[in-house]
Amino acid sequence: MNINMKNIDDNDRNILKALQRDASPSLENLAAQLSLSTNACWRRIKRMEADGIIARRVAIVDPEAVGLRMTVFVAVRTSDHSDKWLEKFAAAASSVEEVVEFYRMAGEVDYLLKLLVRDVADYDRVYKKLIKAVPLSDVSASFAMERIKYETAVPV
Amino acid sequence: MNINMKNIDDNDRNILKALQRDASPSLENLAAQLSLSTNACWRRIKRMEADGIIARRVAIVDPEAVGLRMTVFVAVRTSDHSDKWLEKFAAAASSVEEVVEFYRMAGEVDYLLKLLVRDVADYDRVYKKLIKAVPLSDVSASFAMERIKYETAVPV
DNA sequence: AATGAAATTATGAAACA
DNA sequence: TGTTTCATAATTTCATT
Repeated sequence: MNINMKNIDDNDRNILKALQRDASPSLENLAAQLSLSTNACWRRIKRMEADGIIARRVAIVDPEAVGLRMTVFVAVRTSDHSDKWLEKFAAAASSVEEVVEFYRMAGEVDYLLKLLVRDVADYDRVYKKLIKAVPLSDVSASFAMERIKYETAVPV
Repeated sequence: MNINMKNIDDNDRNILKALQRDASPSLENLAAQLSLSTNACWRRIKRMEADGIIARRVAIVDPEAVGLRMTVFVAVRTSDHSDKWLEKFAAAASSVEEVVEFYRMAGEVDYLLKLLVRDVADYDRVYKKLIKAVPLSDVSASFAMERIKYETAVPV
């Protein structure tokens, strides 16, 4: 079992489900919905925040509404598997705000990046920014035509 | 230019940057930070909510903290490119809460799914649930070993 | 010790200048 | 557009079990 894993009960789970869907309703409303007292609910939320289960509260911006019409998945293969190289690559890629997700993978592909860009020209700009920071040889991009589902809620 | 795209100015952009990072501070705090009056700030936020730029406010749960240690990318190739098949597949995959993202792709792969699961056994369970709903022949899974960056904020 | 009711403080929403 | 007012919600305290 994961060292970071925290125990939560059904009430916690229900709170998380609700807050992951919509964090805007008042405590009173939320508590009433879940048949909890306002305070019980409040204390559970505070505990889960302290435990790092609830990492943060954010506003979700619709990418289309601000002209970000393209999601690109960039698969990177490298011959250099040293910690030093990864450190440099991780720092460079993470600092690029268009790189919204970044994973170290098992199997054929070594790293997978998810980019959010305006169009193909914008992708090219970000790509150049990336390879300028860290030389990359084996890079392949896959373009998403349509975002059918995007969910920040994790299954609890 | 995208039909859905809305015009925003620098103040809007600053508000979005801040709220995407952390939506918990009070209006007063946020406004002070950006050298705006509380009300100007409030009105801008309300407008952006009405325009669909700010889609919603949510709590972000740390997947590790609830035992979801594995991100899996599932690439699907299909021979059936009819609307009817896509409709069925989209409905089935979207209804699975472990499928957190789902894209229609250009190129070799037809669809890309991002799954959040506990472990390999859990992946197998979700995979079976998926192919039970819609028969899939050409499926390949890539496992993420480490999540280096995960950002809900889009570049504005 | 844990829980819920109630008082207090802070914040959001609206009217108005 | 900024200032003031009012309503609502978050937080703390306290009594009860």
